Order: sequence, then structure tokens, then C-alpha cells
Amino acid sequence: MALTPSSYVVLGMLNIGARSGYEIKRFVELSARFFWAISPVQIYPELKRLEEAGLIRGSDDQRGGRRRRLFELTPLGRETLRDWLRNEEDPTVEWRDKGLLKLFFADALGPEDSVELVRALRERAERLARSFRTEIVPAAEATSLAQGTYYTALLARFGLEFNEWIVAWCLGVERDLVEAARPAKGAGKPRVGPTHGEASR
Amino acid sequence: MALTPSSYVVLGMLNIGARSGYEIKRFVELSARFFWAISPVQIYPELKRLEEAGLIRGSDDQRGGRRRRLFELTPLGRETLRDWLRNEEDPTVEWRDKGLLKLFFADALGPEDSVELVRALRERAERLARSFRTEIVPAAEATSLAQGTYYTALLARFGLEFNEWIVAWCLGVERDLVEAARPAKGAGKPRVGPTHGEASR
DNA sequence: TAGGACATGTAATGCGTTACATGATTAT
DNA sequence: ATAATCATGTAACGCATTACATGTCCTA
Repeated sequence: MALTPSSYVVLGMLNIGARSGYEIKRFVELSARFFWAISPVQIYPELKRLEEAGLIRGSDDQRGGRRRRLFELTPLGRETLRDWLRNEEDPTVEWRDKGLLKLFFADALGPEDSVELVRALRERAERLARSFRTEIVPAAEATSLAQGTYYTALLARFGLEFNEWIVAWCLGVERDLVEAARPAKGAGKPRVGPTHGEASR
Repeated sequence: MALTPSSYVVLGMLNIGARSGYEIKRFVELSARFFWAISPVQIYPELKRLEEAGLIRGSDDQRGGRRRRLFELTPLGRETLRDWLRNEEDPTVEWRDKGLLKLFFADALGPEDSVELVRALRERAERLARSFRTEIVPAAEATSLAQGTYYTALLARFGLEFNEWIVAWCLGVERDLVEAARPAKGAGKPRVGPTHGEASR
């Protein structure tokens, strides 16, 4: 059987303490979703496949009328996860950002509308940063503490710092745009050139 | 007819100077690909659809035996693009990064193997930063100059600075990992805690 | 004269999301 | 009582990638 990235998400989540499909879903929502989304519709069939392959072991946990199935990694499953983590295929990235895409085409707009696109991007990053600060980082740190893990919290902080960096970048661009608009008396677009440069470093 | 993000990529690329399907493909490879990938198989049918909808106008350009079709935006097409850029739907992001995903699960590994994951992430970002510096930014600045655009070059610089930020973040983590390994005599994993904190800001 | 860039496609496959469905338990 | 959360799925759809196909022109 061929293992997909989704398989490894499931294996990895079981390894850091998730036990049921539902818990995997919640873990993902609170962390991995930002760099690897996966939905319940993928999780449950995946659990079945992994169990058939002997990588995880499931047991029924009937509490009252509510059924649920608890899983744990088998030694084979743990080794399979570790092998994947260690193997050297180039780690692919796919980034699909409608906000950046719109900004890329912003020359089609006048200055007032285009600065609005930067602002929308910044506000999104501010919202995300806020949710990292108040929800995701604390939850990840709780998990790290409970499970004795390090990278759970590290990646949550990465998400926070990344969004803060985006905010800073947007603010730099917004500053440049108003400055470029001033001397030309609000008329022209800013020209290509040095601009705000090293906003971060 | 319903317009998809791919439709707007095509419209947007025509707006900043691409003329044929092939040129759109090349433009995308040199810029938008990093925040919105799209392949030839999507571009050509899309051109057909947009022409049928009256958003672009195509003409045959037979140079010798080599056929090619040149397109330009119609006024309606340009207005459609501008409307999309101005409308306020939340700009969705999707990030799918196998490197970050692996790092997230790195607790399954020992310290030597897990630092290797950070290094792989950093090296990828370094490669990307290099390709931005030597290829993408120069190409984008040439386009900006030729077409009188601003955001083409801006977004290329964004890609460069973003990858440089990733490199800096990885270096911070790598530093923390070796420091955490030293006092414990190479035995333990680093614990949850303050760590390198504000590597950037 | 062979390889690479130019130029445009078709067909098959697969992956993932959306919408929908079901039922139990806990909190308000 | 009602809503929210727990818990697990099915079915349909659509979008995007992969592999393949074709032919031209230019350069080394």
C-alpha cells in the first residue's frame, strides 16, 4: 500500500498524543492546518487503511451509547513514521494565496484601491497572529507540556512569528505607498525603485 | 459563466504584458507560481473560455510555420479584473509545506535527525532565496520597467525577503538545538520554554 | 544534427473539498 | 428544551496534476 502525506499526518498525530479520528481532526485544526490542511473525510478512511496495513491498532471504546474508536501506533507504524521523517525527498511547498495574487495584479487599480489590498492582507495577518497568540500557541504549549514534545510548540510559535512578519512587511509597503503618493500630489503610482527595502533583517 | 481564480490569473497576466498562453506560462513560472501555481493545461482552455465570454480578444499570429495566438483584454475583461481585485471576499490562503509538516512531527526522532529537518528547511529556503536574487527579482524588475508596473517587482522582492526570513528563523532554531544539547551532554531533547524568541523584529 | 526552447494541446487519474447525513452527550 | 460538541461517516463534484502527444524554430 502506498502512503500519502495524509497517512503520515495521521501517524504523526497519533504519535504526539491524539487517539481518535476526532482528536486528530482537532489537533490538526489547532496546529498543522496552517501548513498542511486535512479534513475529517480524509482522516477516517485513512485510519482504516493504516489499521489494515498494521501500522496502527484500533480498539472500540463504547462510553454509554457513544461509540468511538481509539488508535495507537504499532512499532511498525512508529518506524514507518520515522523512516518518512528521515528520508530525503525534497520537501515540496505549495502556497496558494489569493491575497498575494490580487496584490500582484494591483497595477490594474488606482492608488486608493491598491493600498486597500495591502491593508486587507495586513488585516488578515493581524487576525491570524491574534488567533495564534490567544489560541494556537497556548494550546500547542499545553500539548508540548503534556506530551513532552518540543516541536508542537515550536511550530505554533513559527506561525505567530510568520504572521507578525507579514504584518511588518505590509506596514512597510503601506508607508511607501503614501510617501510615493505625496510628492506627486496624489496623482501617480509609485515608481519602481529602492522603496522600503530592508523592513526585516 | 463562472470565473475561477485561474481565470483571473490569465486576465491579470494579460494586463501586465503577457500576450500568448505560452507567455502567461512563463510569467507565472517567474513570479506568481510562488503564491499561485497554474499550469499550461489550465491556461489554454481558460483562454478559450475567456474569449468566448468576450473578456479577451484573440488573433492568430502565423510566423512561418509556427502558429501562435495572441490575446489582449477587452474593456469588459479589464473591468472584470478590476472588479475582482476590488471586491471584498476574504483572501483565502492555503499553505502546504511538507518540510514544516515533517518538522512538526520531529519529536519522533532523536536530536541528530531532527536538526537535520531544520537544516533541510533552511537549505531549501536558501536555494529559493538565491533563485529569487539571481533570476526572479531581476526578471520582475525588467517587467516592471518595461510595463510600467510596480507590484510585479514588489511581489518578487516579497518572495526574496520571505525566504530570507525563513533562513533566519531556521538558523535561530538550529542554534537553540545545539545549545540545548550541550549542557545535557547530548542526551536529551530541548525542553519547552522561551528558546530563541525574537529572532526577527 | 541534435537538443532545447517555442507553442498548444488531450486523456486519465487522483486528491480534496463541499454538502449532506446520523446519532449521542453535555452545557445552558 | 435547545444548542453546541462529540464522533463518524457517504456521495458527488470539481479542480489540478501527470503523463503523453505534436510540430516548429533556433542554436551550438
